[in-house]
Amino acid sequence: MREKIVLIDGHSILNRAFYGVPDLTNSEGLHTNAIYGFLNILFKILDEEKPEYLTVTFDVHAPTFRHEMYAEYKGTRKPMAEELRQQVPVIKEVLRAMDVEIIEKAGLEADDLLGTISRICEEKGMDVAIISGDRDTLQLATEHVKIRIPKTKQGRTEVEDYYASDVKEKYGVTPVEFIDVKALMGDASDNIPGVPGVGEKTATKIIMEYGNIENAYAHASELKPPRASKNLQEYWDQACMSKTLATINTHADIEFHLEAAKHGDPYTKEAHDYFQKLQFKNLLSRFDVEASSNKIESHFKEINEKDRAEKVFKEAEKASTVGAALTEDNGNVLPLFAHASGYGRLTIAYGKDKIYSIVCGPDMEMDYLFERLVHIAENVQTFSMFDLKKYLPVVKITKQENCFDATVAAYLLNPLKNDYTYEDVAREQLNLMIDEKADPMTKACYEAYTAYAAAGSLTEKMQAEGMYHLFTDIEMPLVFTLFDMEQAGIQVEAEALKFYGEQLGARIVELEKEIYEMAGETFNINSPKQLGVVLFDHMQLPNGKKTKTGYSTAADVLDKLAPDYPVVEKVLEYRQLSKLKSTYADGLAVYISSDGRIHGKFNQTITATGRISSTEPNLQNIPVRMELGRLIRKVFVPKEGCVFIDADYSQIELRILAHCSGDEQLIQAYKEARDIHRMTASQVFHTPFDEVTDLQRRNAKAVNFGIVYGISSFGLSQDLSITRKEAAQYIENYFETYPGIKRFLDDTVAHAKEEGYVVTLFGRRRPVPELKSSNFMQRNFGERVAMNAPIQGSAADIMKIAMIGVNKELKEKGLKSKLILQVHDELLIEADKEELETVQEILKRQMEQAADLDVPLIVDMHTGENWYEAK
DNA sequence: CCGATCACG
DNA sequence: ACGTACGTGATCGGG
Repeated sequence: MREKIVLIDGHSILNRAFYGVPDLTNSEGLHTNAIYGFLNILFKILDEEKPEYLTVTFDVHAPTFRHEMYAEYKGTRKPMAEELRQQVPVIKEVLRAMDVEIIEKAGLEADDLLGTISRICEEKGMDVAIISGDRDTLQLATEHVKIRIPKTKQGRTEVEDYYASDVKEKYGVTPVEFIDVKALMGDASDNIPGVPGVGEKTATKIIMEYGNIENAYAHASELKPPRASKNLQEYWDQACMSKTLATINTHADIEFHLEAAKHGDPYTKEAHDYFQKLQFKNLLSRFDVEASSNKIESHFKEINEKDRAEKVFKEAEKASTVGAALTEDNGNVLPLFAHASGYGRLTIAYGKDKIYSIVCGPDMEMDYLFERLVHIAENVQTFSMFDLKKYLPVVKITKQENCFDATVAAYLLNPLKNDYTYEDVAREQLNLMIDEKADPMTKACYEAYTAYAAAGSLTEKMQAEGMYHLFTDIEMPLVFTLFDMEQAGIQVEAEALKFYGEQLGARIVELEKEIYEMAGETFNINSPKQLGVVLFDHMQLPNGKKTKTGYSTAADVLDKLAPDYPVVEKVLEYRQLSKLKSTYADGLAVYISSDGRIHGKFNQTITATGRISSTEPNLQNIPVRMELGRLIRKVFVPKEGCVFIDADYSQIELRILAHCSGDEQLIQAYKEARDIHRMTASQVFHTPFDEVTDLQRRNAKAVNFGIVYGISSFGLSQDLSITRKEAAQYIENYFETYPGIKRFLDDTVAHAKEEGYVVTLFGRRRPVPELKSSNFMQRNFGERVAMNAPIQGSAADIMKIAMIGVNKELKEKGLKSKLILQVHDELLIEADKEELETVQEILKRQMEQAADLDVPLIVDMHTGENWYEAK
């Protein structure tokens, strides 16, 4: 059997991966997409070829290199994108860690390295596979040298293979002739001029007939298109030079030692560490899982007998830290005695060799196991679980101080992730790989063990980053507050909701008819695509913006057309009504439980800024701005004997901005309870306070909002329908009025650029990796995020403190009233009528005293028989 | 499963 | 010249 070597064109593949794989960054903000794509291709090739030898070549004439596939320019070279450049040294380090030989030699093209090594190996009687994204390498194909060109097609990599015969088949010429074709046609991206007037078609035809340019030149007078004939003679020197440029040197002066390229086991400890750091979860699974985790797995024990379980419980109660996992048992063990909740197995860990998975059974029902778990939780120092709130309905812990939610901790350390699985935490904190295909018991043991073992390092990291108080004093108590709110739910009048939906439905049918009539055809009005075609093609309305997929039919576009085209007005009304019906009337109805209430979820680990999010259903976006939508709030009612109290912070974000920036003007204004928007208008538009018009005040309000969002003249101009220039002038005037704010925002961005993150008043961090981007737009986005996150995040912190305080005081005083909703700056309480005044006082005090700022925090409160009235 | 749209703060 | 406001979630249509 012939031995085989795989030769990889490093820069070419890295480049291809960079453009083929969507942008990825690890939590340190390092771009990793090219490295990831490169390694995927590498592993795919290794799996297929199983070669004895492997070498990766890099050419070293940074900052540019010759074969840049995606350079869409002529002559000049675009410098390598920063996001790609930073990945080059990393991939080299990763390859070295994998014991892969790298060959690079200053002044030599990667092609010349590949060509030379390929020739040497073929002469030794080996098979060669060259992996490159560059078709120039096709000239190297022979009977034993295969050129492999990876293509990314919809996320999947497919590889095109070329032996000499395949080149001939596809291009009509042999690999050697391929050089001459290129000499004639030229290549802009390689600075090969070629012969003017000769393109791919002509060049191929000439070479197919004459074999090379020399022979073609000898028969120049016979060449078919007269233009080619004339130009080949006229530009003969240029053709010869092109051929030299196009020819890969297979006798370059390099040292190549086959033994050094010997391909061994790439799954080294060092490589594992790199993959970990780069957060390549999928690729990590290629490493030998057994080796790293066998030790721990050997301590996993399943328990089915009550006396053994009892021993474990007794021992666990005395431990300082206990991790636990509650799981449904999807194995074939025994789901027979599973609880109504679905749980059938309790797994606890309190040491490296103390990991027990207890299965419920006839003499150990889940309810009993839950009780024992509560007892443990309340007797140890630290009781750790992932997503604790989820289990509180069955694990009825009252002593909150011991609890540690590892999901929440992981979220605080990096709030940008989509999820916080125990697998991720195990990998990041404990260097542990978990086999995806493991059985339910093994997984449960890992989950419990990770909860146990990661609590320490998560705590250390939170302390190191100044977030431990945020965790213990705000986030952990909040877990229980949110749980109480979910349990409480909110009562909804199903009948009224249904009626509301029917009213909407009737009007929608009418509108549908009218629109079809005006359009002269029927179509799906809910399809932006179809709507765009009908309005802008068939009806010839003047079209403005476009989206990637067609015409934009967004509300701001249609708004401009509505005055002139009645059909557009109908469409807008239709849109509004169908949104109300589908999302709110019909959408909410399915969430009403048998107790007549909706128990939505409040999520604590979703947002990048620290806000809470609401799902299933989203109760934080119930209509309020438009009257018709606002009416929905009438179906949200307090239970018998109760009223709603709705309390919202007045301009909390602007107040935080005043506090953080220390701007004297703004602070003074808030202390004197002035009308901030009016005052801003007066200053920005140079108008006496009492003469500010409504329009001026509205505009100033928009500027204030813009400041909080991380202002840009474009954004403001869009919002106010004014020119960018005018918007820029507003902003300039604003910053002149409030110099402290300008300074604060600049400092915040500078800090973010320096440190890579911004911080809220209570220590919450948000990383801003976009600031390192070479992309203008991304960087701008990063700057706005840096300005907004501390403000939005601090407001979230303060509201969380208030919620915990309100909930706690209501419970401690034995009141029946309950906190039931949070809408970012607003709390809704279902208050017992007897307790109304007490609760109002508690609510106002807890909210206004939640933080001690340089400006007062003011709360507006309303009561009502439903949410519509209370708001 | 993604993009467009639109509801909220 | 670039192409944008910050943060969410649900629904729909269309691949």
